[in-house]
Amino acid sequence: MAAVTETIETVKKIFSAYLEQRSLRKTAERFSILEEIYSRHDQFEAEQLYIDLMKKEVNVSRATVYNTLDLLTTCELVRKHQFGRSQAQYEKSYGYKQHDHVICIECKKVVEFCDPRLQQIQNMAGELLNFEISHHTLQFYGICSTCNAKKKLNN
Amino acid sequence: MAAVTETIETVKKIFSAYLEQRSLRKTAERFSILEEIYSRHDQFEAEQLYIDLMKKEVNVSRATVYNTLDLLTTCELVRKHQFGRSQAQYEKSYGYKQHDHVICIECKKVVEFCDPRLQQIQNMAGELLNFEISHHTLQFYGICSTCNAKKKLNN
DNA sequence: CTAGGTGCAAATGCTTTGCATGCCC
DNA sequence: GGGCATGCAAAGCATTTGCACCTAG
Repeated sequence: MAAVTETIETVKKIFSAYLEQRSLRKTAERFSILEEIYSRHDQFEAEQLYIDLMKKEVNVSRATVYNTLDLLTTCELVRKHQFGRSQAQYEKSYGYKQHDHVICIECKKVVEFCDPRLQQIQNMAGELLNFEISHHTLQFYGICSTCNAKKKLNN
Repeated sequence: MAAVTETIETVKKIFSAYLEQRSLRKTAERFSILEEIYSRHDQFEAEQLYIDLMKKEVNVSRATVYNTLDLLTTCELVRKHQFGRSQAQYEKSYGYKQHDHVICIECKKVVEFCDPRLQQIQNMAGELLNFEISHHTLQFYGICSTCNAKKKLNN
């Protein structure tokens, strides 16, 4: 618990410094949203975040949620993913190691994994193509064991 | 030129077999769309495809374009990418080696590259997490040399 | 013949925007 | 106190859907 509180304090400071540096305002809304995100443990959608803030009687508008998510993405406290066609998925990123996703095309379940070799590929691609690469997203798509078992039953 | 014609004939056969197998109809519209896609050399958006078909006086509706793109994606003659937030990007995939993308976050330019090590990572992730992985998408984001040069000039 | 496909336009749903009000610096 | 931020509702925009008509099998 102490560790979580500590993390929240740290990210608030980071966000605060970022806002200052860009001469943006430190509004209560922005910090409420940041707090809500870092008290979560899952990936989430903008709309769900908005609903949960409403439930907690934190009054912010959808517009502010989207605006703040953008800011947080820019200062790398939040990562944004566009997996399927519909809503974007967000997740906190501070103190959370870089990882990638394996997604089940049947049940849409998302599992995280990590492979250090990707870093090498990233460095090489950057050098080769003369890009200053800052980040990547990698998704593997397939069928999870549960759905695979169900499929075999149906045949 | 002969090679291109040949490719078009081949993919038509593949699509035809796919439709047959799933008891779907072989309509003129579906083949017109397939033909247009394989006569292109670039990545494209659904809307652009629709506009270009209109220009060539191939009368199909947007609905049919989207429907057919879905079919072609399912039978793996087309790959669909969701890079940014907005429109999905499509590209033909037959006879076109698996590759990934490096995207400039400034000018949005997309460059292709390929690294065989990714296949190994894919295999490993699948084994580790008990997924039957069918495909992946990997994007690197960064700043291209052109934009980087511009940036330095402005400072 | 008939179920699936098409075209059209309207609907959907996520996200953004315009504008009046509020409040941080 | 000046201007950026917010809230609200309306607009945008890519994509999907409903429905009447059409056509491949």
